[in-house]
Amino acid sequence: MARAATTADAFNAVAEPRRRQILDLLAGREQSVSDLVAQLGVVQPLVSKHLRVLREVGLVDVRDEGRQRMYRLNGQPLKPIFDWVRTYEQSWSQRFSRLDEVLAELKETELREEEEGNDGDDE
Amino acid sequence: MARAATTADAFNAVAEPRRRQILDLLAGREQSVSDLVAQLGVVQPLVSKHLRVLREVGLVDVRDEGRQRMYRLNGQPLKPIFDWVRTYEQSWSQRFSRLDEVLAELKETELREEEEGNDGDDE
DNA sequence: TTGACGCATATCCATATGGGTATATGATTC
DNA sequence: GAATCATATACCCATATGGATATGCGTCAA
Repeated sequence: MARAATTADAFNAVAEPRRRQILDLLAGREQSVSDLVAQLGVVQPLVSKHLRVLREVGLVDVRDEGRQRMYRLNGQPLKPIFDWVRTYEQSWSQRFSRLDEVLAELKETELREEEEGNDGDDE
Repeated sequence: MARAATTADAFNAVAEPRRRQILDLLAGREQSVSDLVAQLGVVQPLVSKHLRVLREVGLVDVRDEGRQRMYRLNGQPLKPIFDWVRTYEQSWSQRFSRLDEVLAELKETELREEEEGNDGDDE
């Protein structure tokens, strides 16, 4: 089996920087494909491809307007990501388990000398 | 160019369900590779591979203990994901822009008749 | 009707997977 | 030192990319 399809879920869809960029642009306002092409500075087919992925996971909605297609953001599918990541918030914002982390590193340093780049001691 | 490497950043690393599962397991407590293998029910080399990816993006730290390698969670690299997704929170939790969304759909329905599967009218 | 515009798709390519099996490397025990 | 345990790597494969170019197709203007 290869890697999961980018259309498998929002996690895979937003793993691509360009797609996050598109969502960021759409967060401001509804935009046509050519609008996005102009701002992204990449060829149109590529933008269409990314938009297709975003559409398939439901992150954008489309609306026909003449010969243009207006894309609109739909953040709903991002909620699962938010919910998942959220549970780890304490692991970076608080000093929980910071103690044994330091202890473990000390113990390691005792045995072998390595550079750990351990900076930023939060008060 | 192909898809970005899974080791490119946390976004790509956690796009894989199995890796999120591993992080979830490590969230509870430090674990050895064989501990993870037992709980995940997959072959050991695969777990080691996933752990390598997680290590490369800094999501886990390792500590040698005899012939075992204890892996520990490090949520830090998840913060960028949290920060990014967070900016979209209103797009799913509030009813902002819900109005023109409905209007747009109505307008579309006027012109062409399609099944939109539009359910769940919030409160 | 003809032509230009706006987008989506079809191909083609190089690359990086996730999964499996076999094997190398290290540490521990006998 | 030999045997064993715990992990990491090396390969193999099928698959799905992101990017680029060429082309199809519906819409609007002349």
